[in-house]
Amino acid sequence: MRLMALDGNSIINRAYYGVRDLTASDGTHTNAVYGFIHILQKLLREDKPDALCVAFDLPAPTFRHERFDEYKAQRAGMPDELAEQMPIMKSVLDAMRIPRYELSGWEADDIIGAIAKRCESAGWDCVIVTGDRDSFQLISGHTTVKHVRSRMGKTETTDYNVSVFIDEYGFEPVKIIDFKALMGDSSDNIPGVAGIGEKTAMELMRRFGGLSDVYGNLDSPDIKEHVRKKLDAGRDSAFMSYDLATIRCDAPINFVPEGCILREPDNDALYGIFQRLEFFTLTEKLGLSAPDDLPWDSGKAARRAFSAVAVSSEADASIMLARLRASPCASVYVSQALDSVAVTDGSEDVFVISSDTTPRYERLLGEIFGSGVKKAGHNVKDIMRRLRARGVETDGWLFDTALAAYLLAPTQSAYELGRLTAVYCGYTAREPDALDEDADGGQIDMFGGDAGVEAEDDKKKPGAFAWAAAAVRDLYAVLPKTLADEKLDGVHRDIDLPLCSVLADMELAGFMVDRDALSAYGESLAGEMGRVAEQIYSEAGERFNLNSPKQLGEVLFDKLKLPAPKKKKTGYSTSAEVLDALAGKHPIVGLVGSYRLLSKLKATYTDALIRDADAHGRVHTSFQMTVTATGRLSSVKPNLQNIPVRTEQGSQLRRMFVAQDGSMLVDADYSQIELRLLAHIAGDGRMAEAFRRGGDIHAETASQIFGVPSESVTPLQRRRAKAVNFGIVYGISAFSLAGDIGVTVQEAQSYIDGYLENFSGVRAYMKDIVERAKKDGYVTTLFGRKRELPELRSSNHNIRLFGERAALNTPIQGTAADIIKLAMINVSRRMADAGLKSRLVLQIHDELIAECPTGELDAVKPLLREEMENVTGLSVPLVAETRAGKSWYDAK
DNA sequence: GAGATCACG
DNA sequence: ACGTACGTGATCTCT
Repeated sequence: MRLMALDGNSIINRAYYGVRDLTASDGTHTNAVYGFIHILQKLLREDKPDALCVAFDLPAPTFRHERFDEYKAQRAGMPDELAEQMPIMKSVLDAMRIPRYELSGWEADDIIGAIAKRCESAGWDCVIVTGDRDSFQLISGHTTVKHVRSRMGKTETTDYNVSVFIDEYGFEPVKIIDFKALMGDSSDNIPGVAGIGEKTAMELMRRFGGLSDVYGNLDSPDIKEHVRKKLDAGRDSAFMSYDLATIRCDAPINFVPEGCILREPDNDALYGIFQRLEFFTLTEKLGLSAPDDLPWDSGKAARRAFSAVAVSSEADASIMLARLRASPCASVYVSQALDSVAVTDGSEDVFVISSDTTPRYERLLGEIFGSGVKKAGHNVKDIMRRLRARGVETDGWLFDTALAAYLLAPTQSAYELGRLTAVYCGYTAREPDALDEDADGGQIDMFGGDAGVEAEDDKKKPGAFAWAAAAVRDLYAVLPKTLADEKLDGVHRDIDLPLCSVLADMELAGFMVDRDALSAYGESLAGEMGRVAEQIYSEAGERFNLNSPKQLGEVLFDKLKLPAPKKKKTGYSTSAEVLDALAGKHPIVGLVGSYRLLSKLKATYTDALIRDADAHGRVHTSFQMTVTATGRLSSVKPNLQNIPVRTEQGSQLRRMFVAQDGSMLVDADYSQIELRLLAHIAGDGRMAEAFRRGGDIHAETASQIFGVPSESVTPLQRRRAKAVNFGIVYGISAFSLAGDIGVTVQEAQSYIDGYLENFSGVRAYMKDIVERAKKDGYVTTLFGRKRELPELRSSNHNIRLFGERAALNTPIQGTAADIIKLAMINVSRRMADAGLKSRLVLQIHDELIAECPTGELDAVKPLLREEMENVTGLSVPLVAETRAGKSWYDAK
């Protein structure tokens, strides 16, 4: 039998520093708790212990002000954001029915020492899990240590038993006490011997074996004079350190290993805590369900009741329509398969119409959605796409609860109805995810895969969707005000909501591809891949899976003995960066690079696009409106925003994105929109002037940085200046810039300094925006879109720096996103007003592509350019360039 | 399901 | 001393 004993303080510390900042909507920090549970799950999954418990430090209370001192001592040196998570963590463990051990005046180490000893005498094995190295002294035949490190969300562990330990340290585990007595440990306040560090201590241990042996042989000629002096002076400190470093194993705990045998968690308690912490994914992963005695909510919720009313006659339908028309805002839910709609006028009645049981269902859809009924929905763009696909036009949309929730907190991972009611209305729907929309409005879990019987039941029950409409209704009662309070109502009303219709049209239109050309290209890629692979195998002298970085690494670095770059984690890195560095060392390197390029093109593009094209050869992407932190769109299934362009072989693909017969593609893209926005937002006169002159901005930048006239800027200087320009927008560091353009860090720093000296407005902006973000806790775009930046308050240096870069970049990237969204709305409206058949088919952040009947080209090209350039007035001109062609390649 | 890799702005 | 540019999505391998 095997028991796992966790050092709670150590693990939660690792979790806190290893997981990016997470907060629940009420501001409670949750990253440490999340990370701890993550580590715990990983341990249980991979190590499968029979029993588990956690030990925590608990300092001795003093006589007066007992509670206060205890609190203070517990969080000594602990950031507030971590301290506030300690009691939550403990309640989570209690709800998981995992025993906790803590004892006044004892450290977790000592408690674990006692646990390990008692396991040994009970004949159990004990695995100590900790992020510190103190516990190594407890390693024995029955006790091992699992050392945990957690970095940016991923957890790595190393197991130490006696032989692994001796391999690494060269002495017995228990001797680590002697080792620490010599070298000390600042994190544990063990002084050691002044002037003796790790190297010397290790040397002494290997030579003499232990602390008393060192001091018994101070005269030995093996000890150099200066070391002897330090040892002599530090004698008392050494022996005191020995005591400090020794883990006591006699803590009077009430422990038997059998008491820690794993049990099922307390579903109701854990569910409640996870809801409060907004750990929705974890709730699902652990299979937790809403408590039985609380059918719909936690009871204290501001939730309103609802009752499902089946619409099964013409009379029912008339009553419903009259009620909906009279309502200032109805709330709707449309099932994925479009065979059922739930709608409420805002009262407790939720009308449910179904293609099976409601007479004249099709016509009723038109009445509800296309006859001026004012309404709110969740993911309006998807609803529009579904309905339009069936010929039902919609109008009267006042509000999108998903978009609103996104605008309020754009870094959330999902905006499902069940989560939103939990966050904004304080109640939990029974099936938070059962009705969540897929990005493309495709099938959802309920109807596919493993949802099984329940899904079938729900599908039969007409009222099964009613709660979703009620959830939209309850959210609509709260979110508009919240949105207005945050001054986000304008972005919702003027940008994101009107964009829904434009995007729905674009998704439905799709982008035509030439399937025959794609197939032919795919085959030529396959042929070339085969030839390159054969050459690689012959160079390597063996056949292996070229797609496996692991196997490739072994061939390159073990077999062919190419110099392995220092990068090492789970093996060798074989990234393009590494291959570039090895170019010329062996013919295989270049071949591997080519193979990578070819296989990426084939797998990700040719094969996938052929698969995704519909019967007319059109590919329908889905634009996601609630994914990015900055307000950009994203494109999925397939992603049409990352079609290759940078390499010649890749850009061949763009020849296969075409216009249908009789039409042309018009590609319109903003020139340098982010740099122009930087000039405007930062109010940098010199940069704005450069843009007004209409010169080559990278060349002008180079001229400033390198102090040469702009006509004599070399191509290399221009390239470097361009990298600096990008870097500035991203929140530059000399290190990264150096890596990017291949110069020394010093050199890169001098470019940055030169840049900031010349563009002092930018320098001031970089400083101001970070200060303002720190004060306000958020940044905004010119149009009011907002991003909270809790990272700026992190006690972790790296997380804070990340927050600063995001503070700098988000207003720029986000404003650019706002601008092109507005342009899309205006373009679409003008095309419709002019009665044109032309239509937008794709957006790629700063680029729009329209498909135009040939006869409309002369109208559409200027239309696009004008609408894009005149979205808004700035201190610099916005410039868009258009070009027409039969294929995307020709139009760009 | 996570990690490595690589495609885009 | 430490880690290293902003924002995304798809495919493949391997656990």
